[in-house]
Amino acid sequence: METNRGGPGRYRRTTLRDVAAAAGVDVSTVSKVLNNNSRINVRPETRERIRAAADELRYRPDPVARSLRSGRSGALGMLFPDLTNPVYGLIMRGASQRASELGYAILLAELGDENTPSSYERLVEEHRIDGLVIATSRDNQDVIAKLPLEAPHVYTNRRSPEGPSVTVDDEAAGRLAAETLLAAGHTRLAFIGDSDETDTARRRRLGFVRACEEAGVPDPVDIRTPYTRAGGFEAMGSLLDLDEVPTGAFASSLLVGIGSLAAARQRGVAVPDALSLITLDAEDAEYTAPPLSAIRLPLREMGAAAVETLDRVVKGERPTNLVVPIPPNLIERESVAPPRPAGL
Amino acid sequence: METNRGGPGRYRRTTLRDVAAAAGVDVSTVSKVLNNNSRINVRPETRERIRAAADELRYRPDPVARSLRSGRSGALGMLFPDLTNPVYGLIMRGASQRASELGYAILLAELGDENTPSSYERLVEEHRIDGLVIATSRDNQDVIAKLPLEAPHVYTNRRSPEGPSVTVDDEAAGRLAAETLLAAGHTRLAFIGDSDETDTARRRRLGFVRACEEAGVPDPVDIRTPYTRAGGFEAMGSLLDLDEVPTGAFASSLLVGIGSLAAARQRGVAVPDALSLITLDAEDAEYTAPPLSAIRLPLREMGAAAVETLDRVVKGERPTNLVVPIPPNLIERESVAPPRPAGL
DNA sequence: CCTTCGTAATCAATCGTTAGACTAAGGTTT
DNA sequence: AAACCTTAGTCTAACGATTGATTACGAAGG
Repeated sequence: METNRGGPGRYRRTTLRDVAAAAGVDVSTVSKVLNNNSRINVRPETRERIRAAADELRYRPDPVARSLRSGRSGALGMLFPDLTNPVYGLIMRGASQRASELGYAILLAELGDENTPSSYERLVEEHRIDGLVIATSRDNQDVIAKLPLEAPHVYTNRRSPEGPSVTVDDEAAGRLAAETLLAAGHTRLAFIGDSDETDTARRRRLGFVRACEEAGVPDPVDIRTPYTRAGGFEAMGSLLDLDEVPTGAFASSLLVGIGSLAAARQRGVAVPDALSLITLDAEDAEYTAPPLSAIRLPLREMGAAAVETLDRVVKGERPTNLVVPIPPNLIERESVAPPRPAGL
Repeated sequence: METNRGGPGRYRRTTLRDVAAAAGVDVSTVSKVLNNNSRINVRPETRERIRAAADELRYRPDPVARSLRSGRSGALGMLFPDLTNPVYGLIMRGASQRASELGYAILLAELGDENTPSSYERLVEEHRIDGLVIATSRDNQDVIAKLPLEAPHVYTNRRSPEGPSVTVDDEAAGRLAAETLLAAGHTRLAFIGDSDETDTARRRRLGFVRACEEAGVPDPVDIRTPYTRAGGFEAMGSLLDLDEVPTGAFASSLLVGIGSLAAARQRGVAVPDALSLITLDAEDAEYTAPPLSAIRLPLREMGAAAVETLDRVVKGERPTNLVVPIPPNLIERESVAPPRPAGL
């Protein structure tokens, strides 16, 4: 029976005291039993009585009180650059599930533009969180330097010289994209991606270029553009303006893929007949015209691993950089085809 | 100078005690001054001294300690059915910004499938949050009934007989879609949307149907399908199988719009030449083939208003249902055109 | 001269949990 | 039988902020 304690929005909760009274022992005994504290001797029957009482009263320890004592909040912050990017939804999902399993709550923060202060700073300042997962991929967004104090953190979706990171194998993704295009018979390739300031772009580009080298094919055209739909649109425009237009391109983010495809269509360039296009996967890629062949990255797993790693940092370990050991895989759809025979 | 307090992940923070010592007064005095407690008399110069010390030491009250005393956590939960749906990104953004302004942190929860327990229940059970914004739109997801105790909450993106809600004017959106199609000269219309269990679908459908009635045009074909890309794809399939295919359709969610468009293309039905299609807006709609004319809903504002409303519930008010007073507006792109002259 | 009042603060209890110090009862060892 | 362990707990002081109750002091009033 929950009875209201008084003020609005407040409830009477079952406390350790209630359980102690019900079991006829001291609160500290209850605490120790419920926490399996090994430094105390309690008779099995007492233990049982306490457990039963706690169950009966539906006791849930108050994370607030616990935090006050332990100095840890049991919450983790997650910082995203842009909540509307579908990529982050997946990362968020993985992170929030794993966090829940580990007993953490997830506090959300979005990095506003340069000028508006973001809430993550306050989250740290107030010690509302035990650590921060940083999912911004640009090097210049120096999130940590802005913090008034040091907080445990891990980067995800990017590496950083400055702290542990959890990423997927972006290089393999780049490589796989090139190999797919190469296998279809293309030899003049293009890589469309963000500048090297964006760590994911750097690694995807690296993999792509290396695969080209290894195949003994000319260096791919390298088009740099922000990881947005508009960026992809523009990039495809400049790609098609080239004297010798490549026959296969890798749009190294889903958003860029969508933008690129739209630009190709606007220019009347048929995909895949005139140009093969491959991108990164998300459900959207299945519903474009034509459906985009794409490389799926284990983003959910990355989010989960990031939380796991942060948990270890919070606990005082010094984990190293982690690459999620699930390789990117190719989803074949309709945007890759052999190049048109020369002369047609 | 922050010095570590001991355990991993813990910092020495500036406390009220530090400020009190620096200002040469009692902690309680500091607390009262900093909170502008009017029930106490403090000399202006003492007040000043305290303020200066707090500033100097960069004092930030510990929300945890504060929570313990006040019974309020200063955090709000946000429950989403699906983090990867771009719609929620926008709502989230609005909510998180407003929350930050109001001094709340936002705790994230995603409603898993029916079987997996969702973290929001624990958030409430543990009193980690002062209230819950519920952004699930289906009636049968009875989130609140599952809770072990009553928690302040507001629904957003849907109405509920059971608590206050914050929505956009979905009916106006439906109406605007119909009017747009009607204005282009269409008379055989279709509405594609989720079942009436989904509140947004119900209201959008209502607006659409009413506008048709008022225009004296036959009742629109009513196709029911889940608010997903796959749902849209399938719905368009059955629409095109009709004996008399409508010439204008409203796909009443962005995802459905994207799926519908893909299906039309697969069937070789040209948009807008053979079929005019209008949907709800998000950046994606700009990059489809053809770009989709769409109706923009003030989702960010809705998220912000939901948090604002929840804040009032938390403070004990009983706010009524709110419809965000920004009307949906039409973004004209390329998917709506006059119907083909009969006989062609 | 004693009481009362107002000012300017301090004191102390409290929120719920935790962990180290401590104790009471009973049993062993020498 | 005194000294010493063990067992099975209890006591108490935190963690940091808040707030109603209390106090110390000086001035004014009767």
